[in-house]
Amino acid sequence: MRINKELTKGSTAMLVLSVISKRDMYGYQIIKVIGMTSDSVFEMNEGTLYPILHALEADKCLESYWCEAEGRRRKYYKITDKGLKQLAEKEKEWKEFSTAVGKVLGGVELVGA
Amino acid sequence: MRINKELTKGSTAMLVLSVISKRDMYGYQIIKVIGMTSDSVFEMNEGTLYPILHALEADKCLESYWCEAEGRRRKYYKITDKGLKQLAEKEKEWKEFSTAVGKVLGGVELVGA
DNA sequence: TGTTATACATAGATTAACAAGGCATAGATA
DNA sequence: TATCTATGCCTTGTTAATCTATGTATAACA
Repeated sequence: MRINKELTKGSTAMLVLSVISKRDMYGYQIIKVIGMTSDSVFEMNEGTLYPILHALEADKCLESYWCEAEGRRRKYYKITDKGLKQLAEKEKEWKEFSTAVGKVLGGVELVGA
Repeated sequence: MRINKELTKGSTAMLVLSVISKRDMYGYQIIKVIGMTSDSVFEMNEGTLYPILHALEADKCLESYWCEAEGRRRKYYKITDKGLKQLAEKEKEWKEFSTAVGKVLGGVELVGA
């Protein structure tokens, strides 16, 4: 990560759920997409992502299926209804958290969709 | 904490530096002030705060002095120049981080001072 | 042929925060 | 008087998210 990695704790699973909710994705791709959409602020390690994917699947928030393309085996993940609920909850928590940080720092506020 | 405590990792020291930068404070008071200004989103444990204060002091970001008032011994902390720099850096990091989360989630933006 | 990018995975180390405990005093309540 | 709550400091051991390091394998490229 380009920034203090400790800040990211607790938010990574939300980011993963969020990008998968937009379309099915495989692990390696998730790292690239999150890296690009965050302007390289998030540069996830594989050792961080794969355990998260496995845990989310074990928790029935994700389902997986294998695809073969361009001579490569890829394990795609698809979000479940439970995963969507989890995502909504985590996003709500994130807003509450970031708003509270803003209040303590003084004056910073979170707006928008 | 009222929210997922993992989210708070990495931001606690910034919050502590921030409130002390406004005026000198003692530990117990810091917990109360952060709790109130965050609308009870942050309910810090003493076991969390005191080690942070000791570490920030060892790192020359804070200085301490004892006061006696209302029959109580209180250890006040005062921010140093190095602490102010640290705070500014952490606030910058926080903005970068929360903005990046917003980008990945899609559409959420951080504004304000 | 060696290197880089892609693509999966796991084991062990690190570390921030927490839970739980200790010590002590003031004030309120029973 | 005794007990409880709030105040005020502190430390030890645990938990868990993430990282580092490593392993495997294939494709593309120099």
